[in-house]
Amino acid sequence: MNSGTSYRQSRQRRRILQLLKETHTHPTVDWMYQQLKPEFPKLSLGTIYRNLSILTEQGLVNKIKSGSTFDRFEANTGTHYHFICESCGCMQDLEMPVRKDLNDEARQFTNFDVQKHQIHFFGLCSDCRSKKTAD
Amino acid sequence: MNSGTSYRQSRQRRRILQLLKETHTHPTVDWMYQQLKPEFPKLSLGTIYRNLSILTEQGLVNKIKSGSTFDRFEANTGTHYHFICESCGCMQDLEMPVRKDLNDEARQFTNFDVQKHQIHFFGLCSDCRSKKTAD
DNA sequence: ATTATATTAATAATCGTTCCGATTACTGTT
DNA sequence: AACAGTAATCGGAACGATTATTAATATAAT
Repeated sequence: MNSGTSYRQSRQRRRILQLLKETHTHPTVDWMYQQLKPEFPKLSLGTIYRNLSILTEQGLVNKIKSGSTFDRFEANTGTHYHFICESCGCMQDLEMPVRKDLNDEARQFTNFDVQKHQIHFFGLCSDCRSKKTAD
Repeated sequence: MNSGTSYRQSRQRRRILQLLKETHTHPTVDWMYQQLKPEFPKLSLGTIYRNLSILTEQGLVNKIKSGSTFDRFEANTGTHYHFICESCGCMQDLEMPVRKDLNDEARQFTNFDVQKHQIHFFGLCSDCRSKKTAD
C-alpha cells in the first residue's frame, strides 16, 4: 500500500483517530463522515477511507472484517465453524464440535439475549502452508 | 421479500441447490454463475441472487454473513469478541476472556496452521430486548 | 388447453468503496 | 523568506457486488 514511506500528520487523521477512541460503538465510515463534516466542511469521504486504511496499517485502528467483499453460500445448514486462509482466501468447514456453552459465557458478561455465535478461524490452509515452506 | 406466496419449482433453482450440495467449498455468486452458464446459456446473475435468497428463506441454504454490508472500525486494537444485535444492527465489544485454546482445538481437526479467530455473538441487545417485551 | 401467477432475462439503479487528477499544505533546506 | 519535494486533501468518476424493475416465459392448477 504505502510501505516504507513516512507518515505526515494531519488534523483530519488525528481527529478521525480521536473520534474513534471516544466512541464505544463501532462506527461506519458514513457515521464518521456525518460527525466530522461540520468541523471540516470540505471533508470528503475519500479522506476518511484513506486515513482509516493508514491508521489500520499503523495498527492504531482495527478494521472489523466483513470476511470478504462478496457473500458466500453453503448447503450445509447445520451450525459449524469456518476456517479462512489468509493467503488464498479459501474458506472451509471445520469438523469441530459447536460450543454452545460460549453463549452462556457471553451472557454472563452482558445483559444481552445471546442466541448464537459464529467463529471464524484464520491462518494458512494446507496448500498455502506447503507453498510457504517450499520457498 | 416474497412472504406469503407459494413457491413454484424451476430448473434453475433446483440446479443451484444441487450445485451447492455437491461442492464443499463455499461458492460465491460469481462462481456459481460461471459453473451454470454453459448449462443455461441465458442465465443471468439476478436469477442466482434471487434463488439463493429464496433458498436461504426456505432454510435450505446458509448465507455466510459478512457481518453487515459496510465496514466497521474501532480503536480498541486488542483481541476481543463482538456482539451484534439482530434487531437494530448495533455492535458492541464483549468483555469476555479470549479463548486461545480454541485455536489449538481447531488445529486438531485440520492440518491448517490456525493462527487466530474471531467470534461474533448474535441476539438482542438490552434496548431491543426491553422493546420486545413492551409490546 | 386455458388461466393465473411465479420465474426468468435483461437492464437499470443502488450502495459501499476505491481510484484518479488537480490542488493545497506541510517540512526541511538554502 | 522563498524554494523544492512530497504527503494530504477534495471532488468526482469508476468499480464491483447486490437489488429492483420490467416485459416475456415457464410452471402448476383448473
